Amino acid sequence: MGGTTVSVTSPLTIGALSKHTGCNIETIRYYERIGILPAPPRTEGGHRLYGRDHLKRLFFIRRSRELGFSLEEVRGLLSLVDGGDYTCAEVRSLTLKHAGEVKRKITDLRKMERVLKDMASQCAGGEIPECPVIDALFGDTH
Amino acid sequence: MGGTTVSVTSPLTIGALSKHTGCNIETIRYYERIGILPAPPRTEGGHRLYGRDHLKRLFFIRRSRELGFSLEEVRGLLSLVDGGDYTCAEVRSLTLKHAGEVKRKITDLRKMERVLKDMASQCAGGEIPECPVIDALFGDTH
DNA sequence: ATACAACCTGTAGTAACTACAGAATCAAGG
DNA sequence: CCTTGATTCTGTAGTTACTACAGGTTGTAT
Repeated sequence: MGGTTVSVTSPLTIGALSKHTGCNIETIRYYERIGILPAPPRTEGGHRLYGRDHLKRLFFIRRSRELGFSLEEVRGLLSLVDGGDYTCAEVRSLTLKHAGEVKRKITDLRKMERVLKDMASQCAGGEIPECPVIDALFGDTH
Repeated sequence: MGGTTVSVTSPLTIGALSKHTGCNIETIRYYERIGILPAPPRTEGGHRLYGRDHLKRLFFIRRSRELGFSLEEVRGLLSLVDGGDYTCAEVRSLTLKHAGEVKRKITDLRKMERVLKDMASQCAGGEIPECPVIDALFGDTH
């Protein structure tokens, strides 16, 4: 599950890229179509050939999506990295805004992790836990 | 931005629920339609009236969605809580599976947080950072 | 009584995939 | 070389999770 091969020797076919990233083939082509993953070079016959940069970028996109960022947010993060035409102040404010959001997500995930673990350990004793879980998690007192 | 009112005195109209949770009205009705949020009682005229339990549940659903869980996953988590017809072993394995995923997400978010903060602080000095960010974040060495 | 906001039930549109269909290409074995 | 089966190609249509009307009804504040 993930990161099996130690080092990837370019170039990768779309199928290989799919296996390495866990992102399915049609999604990869979709990302190209909407311009979030650059179009790679092709073989004579028209098959796509990806390099290490594509691999990294796709990893980043997938992870970000799994963490609840929208494609537009991912696009924003990537354009920071790509050195879009931002002023320093803009970069700073954008990164801080995202960092704040990330921090909030971490906090929420920690709460969720704790409750899940408690549930599992209560359950380990053979009892089905009677859990006021949602209260503990995200009651309006939060 | 969240948690403004100290304590909510039931019942809430759909508009009030929307404001409290940040979830928009059509989404709330959508959740009812797909059966993830129970149908509330109504006024004579047919307007929905929500209680504290709905508020908590909706909070939970929204947070989970923002953290990248699918509605089906949320449904699964909720049915654990609702005391669906699970055996103890099933509850344990499901919660542990989710806990593992949560842990992974936290790890990834921490990486992202660190890089974003580094970027912002580099930038504070007046320089636009030259960042090999993706490498640091999710290079295939991960 | 009369506005006028908030709510109702539809239906249709958007974002982010996902799954074909039917044709072309590539890689391995004979 | 030639075949054969897996992989990829383009294009279109379906799915999930919302989001945005349209046109009508209800709630409430003067």
